[in-house]
Amino acid sequence: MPKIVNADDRRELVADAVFRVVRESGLAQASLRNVAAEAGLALGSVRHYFDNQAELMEFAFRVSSERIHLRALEKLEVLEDEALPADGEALLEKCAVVLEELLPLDAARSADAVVHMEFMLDARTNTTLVDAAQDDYRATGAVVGRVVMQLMESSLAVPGLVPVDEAERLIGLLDGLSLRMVLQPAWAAPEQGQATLRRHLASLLAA
Amino acid sequence: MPKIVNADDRRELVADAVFRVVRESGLAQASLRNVAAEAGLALGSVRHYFDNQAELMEFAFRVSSERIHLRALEKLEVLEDEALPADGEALLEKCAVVLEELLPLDAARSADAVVHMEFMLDARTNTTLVDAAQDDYRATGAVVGRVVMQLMESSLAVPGLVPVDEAERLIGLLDGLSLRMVLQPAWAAPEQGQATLRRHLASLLAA
DNA sequence: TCTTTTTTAGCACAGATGTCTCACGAATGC
DNA sequence: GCATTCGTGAGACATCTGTGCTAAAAAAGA
Repeated sequence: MPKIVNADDRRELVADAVFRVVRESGLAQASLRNVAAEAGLALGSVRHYFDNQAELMEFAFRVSSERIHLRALEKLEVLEDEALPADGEALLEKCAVVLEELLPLDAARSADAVVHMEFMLDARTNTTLVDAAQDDYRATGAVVGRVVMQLMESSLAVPGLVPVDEAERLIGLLDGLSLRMVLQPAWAAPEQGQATLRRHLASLLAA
Repeated sequence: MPKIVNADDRRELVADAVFRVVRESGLAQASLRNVAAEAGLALGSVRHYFDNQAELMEFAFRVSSERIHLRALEKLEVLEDEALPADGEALLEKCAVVLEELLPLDAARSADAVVHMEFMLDARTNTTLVDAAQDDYRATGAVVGRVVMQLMESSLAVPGLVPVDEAERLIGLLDGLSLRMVLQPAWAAPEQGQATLRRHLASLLAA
């Protein structure tokens, strides 16, 4: 039989090349040739693992989305498994740790956030990406929703808050912060975004 | 002398064609040929008014940005000129009206927001757009900052709030809401965004 | 009417892109 | 050793892009 190359590994390797190109030069530059060169492969090799460019892009999008949400889900399970802290500051800290996985706070998360943003915007007019975008929306909604639930279940939350409404507001804030930090890193530093998130969470808890 | 065509009008007409193409098919499809076809002009005509594609794009970006901020500034001056309402609800309403100009609440504002978003993201890797993006950032920062000032100057605001911090949080929320409403209009309806904004403003005012 | 200058239109070139096809290479099982 | 099968690479084609250059058309002044 022929040469053995783990196809799944190869596909992820190509996806990583897509990420680097998008991060450096934007999604518009993520042509098959540029991606192949970045991956150190020939054009024919890339096309051997992906029939279309569309298939490659959707795959890369899904990998990027999963990478972000899996990270957040890991932290989330820690939060949900342990007993809820009775202390407000401790609860805030635990929730912030989960949500911070969605923000571009370091190089790795920033790279993911950039790629994520470009794909989401592209999915608006690229019909081959709409399904992946829907799944992404559901995933972030689930993560943020579960964090809000933890906040609300504690007796520390400001009374009268509506969970769905606060989830909506929190998702908006996270998306906006992420966007600003990605587009204007000089004006929106990581510590600033981190602080803004925590201030917002603090405003949801009764003093 | 020759045929009279107001050059500035023509440039804005072409810019409008850019907006329609971007709105329908994304910035990547805004080639000179597509834009010319959308404007009902020949390729050579478009190139007569813009030397480069880069020049056309920067012009369109600036027109889009100005259009949004001028609308908000109009409402803002009304707010600043009149006496501050002593009533919390009235103050909230006046501030909301200004900030709502930055959200895609109707077809016109949605079109502007889409174009704005695409250009901002493109400016990350397109060096010919970074200056325009900087100016845009300053403009929104000024509008939101002045609204926050109005809120803080009233005696109705929650004590202890830091204006700069609240402006940062508010800008983040606005950007995030805008992004969500643009990308997922089915899940983020105008009334919802409007309500979320007002809820946030309400949380800044003491009950 | 003729001239001048703007506006419009078109052709042509080099470069890039997605896709198709085919040939070479390499590793595994017989 | 050899054939089979996957992996790799390269060439070619049609299409689209920005841009440079040239020529026609149109309108206003003389």
